[in-house]
Amino acid sequence: MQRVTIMDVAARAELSPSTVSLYFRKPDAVSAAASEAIARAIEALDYVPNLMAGGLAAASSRVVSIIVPSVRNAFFAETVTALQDELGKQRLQVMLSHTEYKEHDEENLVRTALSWAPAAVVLTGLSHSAATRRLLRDSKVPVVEIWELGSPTMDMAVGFHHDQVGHAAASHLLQRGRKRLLFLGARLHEDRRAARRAQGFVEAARNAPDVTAEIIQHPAPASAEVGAMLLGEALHRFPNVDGIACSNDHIALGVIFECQRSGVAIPERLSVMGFGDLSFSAAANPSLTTIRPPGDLIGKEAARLIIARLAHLGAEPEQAVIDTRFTLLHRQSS
Amino acid sequence: MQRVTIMDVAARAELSPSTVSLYFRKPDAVSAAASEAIARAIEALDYVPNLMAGGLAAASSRVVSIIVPSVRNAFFAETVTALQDELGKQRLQVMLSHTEYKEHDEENLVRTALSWAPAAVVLTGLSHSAATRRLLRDSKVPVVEIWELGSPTMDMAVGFHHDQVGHAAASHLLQRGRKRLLFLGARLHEDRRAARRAQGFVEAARNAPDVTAEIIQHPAPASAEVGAMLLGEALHRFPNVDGIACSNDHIALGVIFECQRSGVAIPERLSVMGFGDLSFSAAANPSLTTIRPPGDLIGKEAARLIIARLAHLGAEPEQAVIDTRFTLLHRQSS
DNA sequence: TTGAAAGCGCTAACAG
DNA sequence: CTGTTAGCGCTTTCAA
Repeated sequence: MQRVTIMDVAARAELSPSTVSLYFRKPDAVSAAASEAIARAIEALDYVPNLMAGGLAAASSRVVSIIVPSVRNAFFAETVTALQDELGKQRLQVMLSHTEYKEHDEENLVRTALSWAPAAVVLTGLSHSAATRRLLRDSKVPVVEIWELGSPTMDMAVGFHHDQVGHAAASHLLQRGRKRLLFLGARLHEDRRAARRAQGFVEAARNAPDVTAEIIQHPAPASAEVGAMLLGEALHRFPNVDGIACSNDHIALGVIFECQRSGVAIPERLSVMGFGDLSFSAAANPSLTTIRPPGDLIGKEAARLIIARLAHLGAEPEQAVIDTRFTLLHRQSS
Repeated sequence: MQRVTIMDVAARAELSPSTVSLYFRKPDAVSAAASEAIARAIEALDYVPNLMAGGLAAASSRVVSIIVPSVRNAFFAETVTALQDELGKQRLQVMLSHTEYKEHDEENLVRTALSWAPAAVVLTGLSHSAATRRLLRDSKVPVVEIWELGSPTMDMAVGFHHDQVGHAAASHLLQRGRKRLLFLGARLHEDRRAARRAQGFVEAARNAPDVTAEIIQHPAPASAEVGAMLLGEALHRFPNVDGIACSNDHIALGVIFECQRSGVAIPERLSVMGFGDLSFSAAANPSLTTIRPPGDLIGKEAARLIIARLAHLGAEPEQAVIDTRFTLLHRQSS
């Protein structure tokens, strides 16, 4: 596969391989004349460095391993994109894996990830098996946990508190004068962050006087169809419901469609809100009140932490925890 | 980073390193007794193989590099997920990159990908720069082009013909008795596959008697908001329009919402169809007629081709081209 | 600023 | 089925 090596480049530039190596790693430490000769040789030979050889010799690669529940989830897709963009600027490569919400698989994925002696590992959420923690601790690789804040943190963390999202949703509905509240959730048993939002919602609601709050859930992944079904169940079981928060915008969209079909007026009779601010939410009819998690920012900040850590590898690692917060977008549906 | 090596494992199992190596690469070629001893040693030492060393020695890694326009796009997310699942079963790792529809970046991404001596490279679409083609040809790495069929193919390809999608959409609307057709598209200048769908649509429509067909487009990425805007423009410029095909379901969703707001009856006055069968399409009100591209299947087939090629590395490489087709889902909106 | 030398941890003939 | 022996292509002291 690899034909041209650093030796070939060195020979053509009439320099030693170590100088060429230095040219790649610390360009400033090489004289202008040498740099130019090397650049010319690379060009002429169409040299492609072998990063595996480099990683092996350096005992560490420029790979950042990212493990998310699913890329099909728009939230994580956004974060992965941002991470990739920011890390790419530093010539760091992303190696992606997904657990499909099977936390049990994470350990194997981490083990494989470590086989590449990654420069850093990015994990979603805070709940990881003891073995996973040990593996990562022993490897001494920088770790960033994303999309969830709380305790305990392994190393660095970037995200927000999901119970606060639940609180914010409940507060908003209460403020709109709603008293019979429902949280509609999908796959709450697997999606711990959604479950925490649900919990936070119910807690906050029940602290208010004369307010009831319940959770209705469905085991399937979130989708508009599940949302429509959940609304049906909600109306059946709690005919007086006047405020609904959904575990995400897909569910909320299904609720909107189902309300249209059943003639339930939003927001007059029922206030609806979602989570995610997905691409359709602002354009919906009525437009959807929702809470926007800063998926992009999470990726950017995680990348920043990694890059900073890599820059001060010798120094005392600082255990950064970044709360990115979230934003409530009040629109027509409430 | 890496402490425990294959030598440590060998020592503890009282075998030679090469036997341990064999144990990983060809488990069947190792005796049961040896296997057990090795397994025990691995367990006891918590051994994590160094894949870079392995890749260097073998002159090829178990990395498959995938380059897509964007993971935020549900289509590619689905394919990437399937690829990852299938490749993972063979202990092949996915290294993901995105071009954000800047074809110009692809060459650099391919160059970097090749630095890892990947087992295969997966590219989206068929249009690649001459330099990219040369790089890949010289590297002799298996290449799979996905999500588009046509000519020319570099090596292997899995996808479908996007002009056929356009044809199918036009035929469907014509069959429903529609005569004043419009294709609403987003970012057609960057998304070549959407552009080909638009072309196919117009071509097929104009072949029918008494039928008109036009394309209206917007430079921004596809979203429901863009869809709503495009419908406004469509109604303004072509008040008689009775059939609309959209470059994807996001656009179509925006069209549905905007029609609700403007009191345009779907499908009575206007037939609407999309492309993608996204998660909300079946639950929409009215439910959305759409064309479903087999994103998952594309990933699975691409993985299958890669695995097959890897299994017969010596043999004459067969230039597989797989047409996955697509499915028209007739629902209420038409 | 550049070069020589010694591996990094593993695979891959080949021999036994 | 197992062991011996050379590297894979690069980085990294250490000297010059």
